[in-house]
Amino acid sequence: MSRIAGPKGLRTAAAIRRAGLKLIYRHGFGAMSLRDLASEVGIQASSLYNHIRTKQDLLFDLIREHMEALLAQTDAALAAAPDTATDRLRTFIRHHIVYHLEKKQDVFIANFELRSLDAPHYATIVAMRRAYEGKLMAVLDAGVATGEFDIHDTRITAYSILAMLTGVCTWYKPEGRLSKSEIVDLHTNMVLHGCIAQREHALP
Amino acid sequence: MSRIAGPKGLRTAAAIRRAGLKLIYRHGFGAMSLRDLASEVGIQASSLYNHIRTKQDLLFDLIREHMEALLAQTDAALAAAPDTATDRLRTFIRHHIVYHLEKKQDVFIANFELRSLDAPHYATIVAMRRAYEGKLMAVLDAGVATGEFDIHDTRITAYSILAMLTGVCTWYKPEGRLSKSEIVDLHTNMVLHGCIAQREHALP
Amino acid sequence: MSRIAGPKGLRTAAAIRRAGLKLIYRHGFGAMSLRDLASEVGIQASSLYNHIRTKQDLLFDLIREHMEALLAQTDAALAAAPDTATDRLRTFIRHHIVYHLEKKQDVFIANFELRSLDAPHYATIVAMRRAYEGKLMAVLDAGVATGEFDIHDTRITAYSILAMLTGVCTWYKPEGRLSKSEIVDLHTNMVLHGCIAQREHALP
Amino acid sequence: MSRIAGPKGLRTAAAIRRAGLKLIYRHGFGAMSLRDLASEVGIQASSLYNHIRTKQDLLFDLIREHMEALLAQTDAALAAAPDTATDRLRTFIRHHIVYHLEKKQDVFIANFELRSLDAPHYATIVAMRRAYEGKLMAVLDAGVATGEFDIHDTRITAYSILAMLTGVCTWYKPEGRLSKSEIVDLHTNMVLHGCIAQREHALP
DNA sequence: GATGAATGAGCCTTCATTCAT
DNA sequence: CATGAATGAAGGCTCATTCAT
Repeated sequence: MSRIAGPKGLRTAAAIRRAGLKLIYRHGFGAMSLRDLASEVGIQASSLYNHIRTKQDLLFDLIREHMEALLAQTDAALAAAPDTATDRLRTFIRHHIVYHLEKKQDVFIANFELRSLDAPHYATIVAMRRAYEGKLMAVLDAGVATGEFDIHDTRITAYSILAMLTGVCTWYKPEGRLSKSEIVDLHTNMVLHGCIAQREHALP
Repeated sequence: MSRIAGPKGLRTAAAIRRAGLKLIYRHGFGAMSLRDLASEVGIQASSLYNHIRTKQDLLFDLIREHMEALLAQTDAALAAAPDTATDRLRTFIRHHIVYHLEKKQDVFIANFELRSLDAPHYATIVAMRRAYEGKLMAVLDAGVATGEFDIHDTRITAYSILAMLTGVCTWYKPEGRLSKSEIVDLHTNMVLHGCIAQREHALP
Repeated sequence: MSRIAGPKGLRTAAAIRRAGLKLIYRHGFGAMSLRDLASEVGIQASSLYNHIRTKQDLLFDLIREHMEALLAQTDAALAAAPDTATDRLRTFIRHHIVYHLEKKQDVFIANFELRSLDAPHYATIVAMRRAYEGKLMAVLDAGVATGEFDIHDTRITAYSILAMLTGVCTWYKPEGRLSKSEIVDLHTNMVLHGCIAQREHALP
Repeated sequence: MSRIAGPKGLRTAAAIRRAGLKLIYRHGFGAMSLRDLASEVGIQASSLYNHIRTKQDLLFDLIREHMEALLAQTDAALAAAPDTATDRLRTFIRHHIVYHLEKKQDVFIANFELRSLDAPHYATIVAMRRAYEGKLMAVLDAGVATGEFDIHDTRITAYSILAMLTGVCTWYKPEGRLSKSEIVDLHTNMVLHGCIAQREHALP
């Protein structure tokens, strides 16, 4: 992150973050050398240090900013959502998928490069991740309370839903058979059928 | 795979693979140095080369062997399964979760270190993974054909199911609240409710 | 030396020299980075270059100014001294110790960082040092000429005396057992006993 | 230091130490790059690490070994010395000068690169240095006890004597005017006259 | 089969210095 | 005067790999 940020520095700092996302996503944090990063940006490796404190700090900043944006936008989406738990869950699913598909790189990095963070940074991010999981759990709990949902274990169910939804990033390609909207519908369907009160229609 | 297999060599080779799984799982392939690996085994780094051809080959071997075992055991499980698609899906889910929880390290590595493979190795593993996905798709397709399942897109649904089931590895802890069997039931429930013919009970 | 001397610049230039002495003394010339120096002064590293031409020049200036002051003050002290060689030697010793204890940092740097100077700067300083040694040798020679001293080799004796006197800087601490004045007396005693005509009292 | 020391490794390790002494003496520890050192030895920089753990450790080892040798040889010399304090002081002086002139590089490094050591290493060496000073102080104290010496402050006097004697390294050149033996005599003279009971011949 | 020693490429980072603003 | 940004060289150190013994 630029330390003070003159007019030119801001542009370079932004370019570094953009290139960082791209290269870490493509090769992994460990395999991205700062020389590669610098040359992608069009500067010398040593010049990076006018904008970042350390390679590790760059990674942390990228992940942290992603998590902050995710949390804020999720709050915004849920704030605008209707009141029934079912509709709030629909909103969460749509927002999660759309956001994750738009920020594929950020998401991938935030998930798979966690272990490249040192202990304190790791703890910070894990806390934010817990907060995000908490938002989904709150929706599920509310649905259970109103009787809309029939869920044996909210936490595990939340984990499973998130794993499934985030898994989309793994195979989604913009030019693929399904539109984003179809993907959202498909997953909404699966999740809701897995959550809504199931007593009425037992499995064979 | 060990190149030479004297009486002592076999034990060393096995120790290397065991230590490799452990260290790659813990620190990542890129972050595991051959010195670390050797010292975990109790030999010198140079001695590793009596058992592996290169670091890259070790990774490939570990992943390939895991995939081979997974494919073979899945076939075996399905071969012993009843005939209805619903029951075959139940079998697949149970086997997937149980196997994945028992081989957490192998699974993690096979999923997250794919990008550390070079092009030809990568292609080989991806093909095996496609074959595994194919087995689940076959079950789903069969269920659609018999009218047991109502699935809009078999491939996407298969991906989503696998993402969800594999996600268990991320948070499962043996000492956790839920037993393996409960976890299997919970996921079987969710998946089946998401797949079985849904026309009869529309979502609200 | 400051190149440009605006009203504010003089203060900054002085601060740089002061901070330079402190940091070079503490960490050595090679280990003092210009960033450290600048931050001690409270400016940016690039701003240093409004006051110094190069890091090397700063070192040279610091040492040269120290040597100039030492030479000038020694001359002044000896000019005010009585005529006998013994008394002039007493004066030299007192002045050397007092000056060196007051300018510990300068002295240390001038002695131990000589090798950090490039060839021409090195030669200049060595010449000044020779001049200083010459002043002590002149005193000793005079004493030999008058018969006050019995010295086998004036140059070596001068070197040894200087080494001993300057060594005080190594261990002196203001809060130590001995006052400056006691230290001066102690060394005056040792040196004079080593120099005054010794024929009269042979060693056992 | 070689870690295990095969037949070839021992030679390389010794060559590294020799080259290290030479280059640190000539350019200073900070200014000696490991690449320089390696190329002086005739190997690659990375190969150094088969013999040293760290640049800092090399410095420490060189200094420690020097101090150990100095302490041991001083003990040996004093053990063979006659009983009177005067003669023991003579022995100490001769041994100190001869040893220091023969190991000019070691001595210089042990004196001027102390500050390049990190805290624990520094403490270790300073303790050894204190032990060495203690040996001279013991001789002086003994002489005071027998009435041979008249010394106001043994510790300060010891420091001053050591500073003077060690100073010889600064200017001594094998091809110079004075032989080692003459230098020893000259300093023995100066020191003894500074120490022996002085009441009998007050200074003018 | 194991190892000590060597290699060369590469790593992240720091440095003194420059220059447009 | 001061500064933010850039530079290129160099720094200590680690790495996967090789090979004679």
